Amino acid sequence: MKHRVTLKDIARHTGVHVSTVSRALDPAKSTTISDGMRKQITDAASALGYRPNRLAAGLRTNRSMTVGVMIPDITNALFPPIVRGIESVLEPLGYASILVNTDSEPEREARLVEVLRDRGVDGIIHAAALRQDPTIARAAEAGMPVVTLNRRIEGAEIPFVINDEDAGIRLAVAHLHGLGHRRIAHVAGPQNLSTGQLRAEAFRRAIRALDLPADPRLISEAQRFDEDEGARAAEHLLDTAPPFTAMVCANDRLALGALSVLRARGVPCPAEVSVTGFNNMPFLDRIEPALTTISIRQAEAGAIAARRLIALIGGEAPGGMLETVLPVELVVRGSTGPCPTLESPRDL
Amino acid sequence: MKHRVTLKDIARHTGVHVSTVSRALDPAKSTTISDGMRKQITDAASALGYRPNRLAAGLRTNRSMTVGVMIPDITNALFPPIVRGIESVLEPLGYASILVNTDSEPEREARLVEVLRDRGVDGIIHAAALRQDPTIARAAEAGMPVVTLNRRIEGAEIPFVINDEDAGIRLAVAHLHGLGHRRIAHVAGPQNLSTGQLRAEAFRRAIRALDLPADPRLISEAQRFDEDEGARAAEHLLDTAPPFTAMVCANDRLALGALSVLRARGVPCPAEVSVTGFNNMPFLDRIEPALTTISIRQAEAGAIAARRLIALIGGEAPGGMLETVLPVELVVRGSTGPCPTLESPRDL
DNA sequence: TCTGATTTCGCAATCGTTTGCAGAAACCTG
DNA sequence: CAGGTTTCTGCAAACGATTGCGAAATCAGA
Repeated sequence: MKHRVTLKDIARHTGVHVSTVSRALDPAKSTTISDGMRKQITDAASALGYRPNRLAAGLRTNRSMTVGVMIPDITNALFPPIVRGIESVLEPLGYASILVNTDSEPEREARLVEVLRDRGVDGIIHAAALRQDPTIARAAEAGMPVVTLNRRIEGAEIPFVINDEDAGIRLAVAHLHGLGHRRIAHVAGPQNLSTGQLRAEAFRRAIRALDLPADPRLISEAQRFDEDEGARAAEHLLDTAPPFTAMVCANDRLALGALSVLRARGVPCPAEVSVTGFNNMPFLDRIEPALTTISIRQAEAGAIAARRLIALIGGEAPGGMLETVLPVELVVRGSTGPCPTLESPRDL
Repeated sequence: MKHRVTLKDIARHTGVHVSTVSRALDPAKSTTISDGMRKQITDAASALGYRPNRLAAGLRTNRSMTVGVMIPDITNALFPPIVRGIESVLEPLGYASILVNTDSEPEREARLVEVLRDRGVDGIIHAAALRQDPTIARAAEAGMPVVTLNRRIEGAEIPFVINDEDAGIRLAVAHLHGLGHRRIAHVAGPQNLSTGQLRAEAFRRAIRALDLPADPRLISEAQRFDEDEGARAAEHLLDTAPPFTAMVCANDRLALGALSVLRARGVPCPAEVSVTGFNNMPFLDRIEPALTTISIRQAEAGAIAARRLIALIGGEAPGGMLETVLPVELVVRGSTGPCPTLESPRDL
C-alpha cells in the first residue's frame, strides 16, 4: 500500500508551505494566491496525483460532504427510484450518501440516526414511513439539517416533499364513479404509516364529496403493505361488507393481494369487481388483469428532497418553503371497467 | 447547534487526561485501565451522552469503518436484495456503506472509485457488470480490499462471489429437453457484460452436451438487458432462425420482451413456443403466462461478499478462498410446456 | 527614499482521536 | 529494604486538512 500523497508532499515538492498549497487548491480561496504560484502548485498536485483526504478536511471544517439517506427498505420497489433521484443531485455536488434501512422499527431508526451523526453527516433525508418517530424530529431540533419524504412532521420546521395522496385517491374514486360504480370499497393500508392513513382519509373525503354510501364496513384495514394483508383485507370485505363493485386499494401490493382473492373466488375482474392500486410499481402492466393505479414521481421526489437539503446545509432557513406536493397521475389499465348492471349484482 | 461532547469534555469532568478516557472507552485497550477508573469514566461518558467522532478516529487510525458499494443501478430489481444482504452483515459490525451507481459506464466508475478512496473507505464491494473495467483491479492492486459480485477479475487476486450461471442455463435447457424440446433458441445478453457472456457460453455447452442442433442462427444477441432488446432479439429469431420450439433467455427482462413479441405475433406460449428467463425477479409469477426462470440467491451473495470483505480488511490474504459459487434453482411456471407435436410445427 | 497600502505567503493552532513512550506508584521477591 | 516488575496514567505527537493572524515582499505615490 503506497503512501497517499498529501498537501505536505506537494509543499515539499514545490518548496512552499502547506497552507499555501491548501489555499492554491481551493477554488474559493485562490484569489489570495498569485497566478504563478497557483499554477505551479496545481501542476505539482496533478503530477503527483493528489487527492484530498475528505476525512481530514471534514474534521477541520465540520463538513463531511456526506448525507444520510434513511429508507424503510430498499427492497421495496418504491424506494430505488427515490434513491437514484437523490443521488442524481447529490453526487454532482460532491456529496456521498450513506444508505440505511430502518425496517420501520423505531428503535432501529433511532440507532441509525446516531450512527449517521457519529459519521458526521451534513444532513439527513428521511423517507419516512411511520407517522410518529420522534428521533428524527429531535435530530432536526439539535441542528441537523433534515428533509423528509412522504411525511410532514408536526411542530418541527422540517421541509418535506410528499405526493398528492389526496388527489390520487380522488382520481381513482372519480374514475370508478365515472364508470358507473357507486358502492366502492377501500382496502386501507396500516394506519400507523402516514401513507396508509392519508389515503384512507382521502378515500372518505372522496366518497363524501360524491355523495356515495360511506359505510364503514366498506373499509378494511391491512396491517402491512403486502400481498398477504391485501388478500386478507379483501377477503374480509367480501365476507362481511355489503355488496360493492369496486375496490380502491391503498397501494399496489394490497391490490395484488386483492386480485388474487378475486381470482381464487372466481369473481371476475373487472367484470364484477374493479380494482385500483397506488404507486404504479414496475410490471403492473404485465399482470392479468393489468392494474389501474396512480403513478407517483419517485425520482423527482428524491431529487427535490436532495435540493432542499442542500439549501438547508447551505444555511438557508427551513421556514421559507416547507412543503412540496408532487402531482400524481391516474394510469388506467385493465383492472377497472364499467360497473356491472344492477340486475346481476355480485353474489355475496 | 449544541457543542458535541468529546473526549476532552469527559476528561475535564473526571479530572483525568484525555488519553486515559480514550483507553477506558476502548474495549480492547481497557485492560490497561483500572476498574475503578474505567467505571468512573464510562459513567461520565454515558451521563454526558458521549458519542465518538468517527471522522477523527478514522483520520488517526486510517480506518473509516465505511465500505463502498458499487452497483450498476439500484433501480434494477436485481440489486436491492444484494444491497440488503451486504448491509445485514456490515451494519451489525459497525460499518456503514456508501452506495454508488455506476450505470456501467467505465469513466463514471473510475471517478466513483476515486470518490470512495477520497472518503477513505476501508474496502469496496463491486457488483460488477462489465467484463472488463481495469479501474477496480487497479484499486485492488493499490492495496484497497475489494470483493466483486458476479464477476471474476483475471490476474488480480480479488475474491469474487458468483452464481452458478452454467448450472442455471443447464437446468433450463435440461428442463426443456425433458419436455421434449429439441430445437432450442437462445436470446443472449450483451456480450460485454459478464453474465451475458457466461450464460451464452453455458447455453452452447448445454446444447452440445445433449447433442442438440447447435445452429448459430438459433442465438440472437441483445444489446442491453431490457425488454425492448429482448423483443428485438426474439423478433430476429422468429424472422431468421430455423424453426424452434423454445427460447432460453439470458435474463427475465429479455424473456418479458420475448413474451410480448410472441403475443403480438399470435404465437401461443407455451403451446407453440416455451420461454425461460433468469434471475427470478419479483412478480414474475403474476404475469401471463407466469415465467419459468432460474432463481438466484441475491441476498446471500451480498452477505457472503460482505463477509469476505471484512476478512480482507482484517488483513487476511485474499489467496485463500477466492471463489464462491452460489447454487441456483429452476422455478417451473407456466411459460414452459411440452414440445408441440412435430406434425404441427410453428409456421415460419 | 520613505510611508502606507496591498498583495502573497508562512506560522501555528485546531478539529477529535489514537498510541508510543515514559514516569509514577504500587506490588513483589529475595 | 533494595531492586525489579507490574500496573496505571499522563504527555505529546501524530493523522491531513483549514484558517486567523501576522510578517515579508511588492508596489504606488509623494
